[in-house]
Amino acid sequence: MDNIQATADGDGRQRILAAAEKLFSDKAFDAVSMSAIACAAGISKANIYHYFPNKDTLYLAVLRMASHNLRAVLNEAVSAHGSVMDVLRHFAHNHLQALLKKPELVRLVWREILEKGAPRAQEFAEQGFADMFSALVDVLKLGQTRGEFRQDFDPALVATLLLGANVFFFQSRDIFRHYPPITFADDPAGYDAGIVEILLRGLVPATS
Amino acid sequence: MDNIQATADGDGRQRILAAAEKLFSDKAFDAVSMSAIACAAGISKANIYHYFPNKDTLYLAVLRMASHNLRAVLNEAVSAHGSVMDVLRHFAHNHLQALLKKPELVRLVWREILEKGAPRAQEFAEQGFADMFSALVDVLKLGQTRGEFRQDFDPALVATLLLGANVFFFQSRDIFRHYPPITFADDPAGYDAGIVEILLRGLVPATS
DNA sequence: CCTGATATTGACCGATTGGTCAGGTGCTTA
DNA sequence: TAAGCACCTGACCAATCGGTCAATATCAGG
Repeated sequence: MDNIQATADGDGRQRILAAAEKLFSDKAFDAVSMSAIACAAGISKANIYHYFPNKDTLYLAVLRMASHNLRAVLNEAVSAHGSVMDVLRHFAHNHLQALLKKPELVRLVWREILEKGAPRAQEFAEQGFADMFSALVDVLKLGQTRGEFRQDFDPALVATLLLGANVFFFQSRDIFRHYPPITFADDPAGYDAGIVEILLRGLVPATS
Repeated sequence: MDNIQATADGDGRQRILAAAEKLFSDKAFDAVSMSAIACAAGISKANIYHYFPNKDTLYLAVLRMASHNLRAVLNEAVSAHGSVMDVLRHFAHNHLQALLKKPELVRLVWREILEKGAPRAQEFAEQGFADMFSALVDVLKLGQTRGEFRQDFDPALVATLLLGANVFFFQSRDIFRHYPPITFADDPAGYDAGIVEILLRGLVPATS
């Protein structure tokens, strides 16, 4: 049963998917050739077509897998214990860590979201969104019913703010890095600690 | 001097740039062919090479122009009058409106920012960032020195939060639109009105 | 040992890619 | 009128693209 070569069932397919994922996360669809994928996977180009009927299908499979894995990683970020404020802090931290942990997956899925006109598989990309969102909104609603938060804000809006802050950080941290006034480019933990604190307390001193 | 045909100086060049901008904002670099650009511009492919030595140079010119125009549009968003809080509200609103007004430019420049490995012209893309950022940070600092804002937060962090919220909204509003809990997908004004209010007041009731 | 199915390959296909080139406009200046 | 020049073109090029195909390895079960 054990082969000397690690040729577990579906090994070829997996090799192709892994190579394609790497390449597609670095460059756009048209910038990645089947030859390049084959080369990266260490097989012949023709062999790819034994597993996938065409390039689009392969890309879709990669996107599907990436989306699934990303969801799994991100969903770990949502876990509740302690006060709602603590849950929020915890979430902000873990969510950003999850993004930074699998940057290829994030770039891959996000590029698909941004693509206009050709919605190759937005369904997959959008799923992660819905998960994150509903989980986060639930937390915020809980904070409101418990009286820890004010009642007069839209939970979905705050969720957008938090998610957006992390995604924006992820996308822009290379720019942040050579922009002097920003000190938190390489300190994601400090970044969303600050973010959450501002969200909780607000900018205006409590002198009402 | 006047020709019947509107052949003002640089007309051909401008036609090419316009067509290329449109195409490059819809699809990635490799997905746009020189033939397509020529066709869209209503000229022959060979003629493009009379104005631009190669595809990369053309793309760079497009990016340069787009970045410049985008900066111009965005900089209009920064104008100060009234209280610092009002300036902040004004900025959030106008910044998002500017993004939505020229979506092709934003997509073009932002795609370049996200591109890994091949930083074709991040310099241009990053310029807009620096402008926005310093202007916004200055406003926030003013709020702090005037005592309208608390002293214990990092202005750059709040600027990131605000900019990020708008960019995130811009990028994700197609997804928002078919996600029920979100009601502000088609109401950008309401969106950043809410955003700013949360930033100012915070989530936690002032009961200290 | 044979057989059939799964993997895998190099050679090949038509189409398209970015880019070149020789030549043809039409206007300006001498 | 002739020369010069910016503009513009169709035809062409080698290279690469996604994809096909016939010919092989490889290996399990009979």
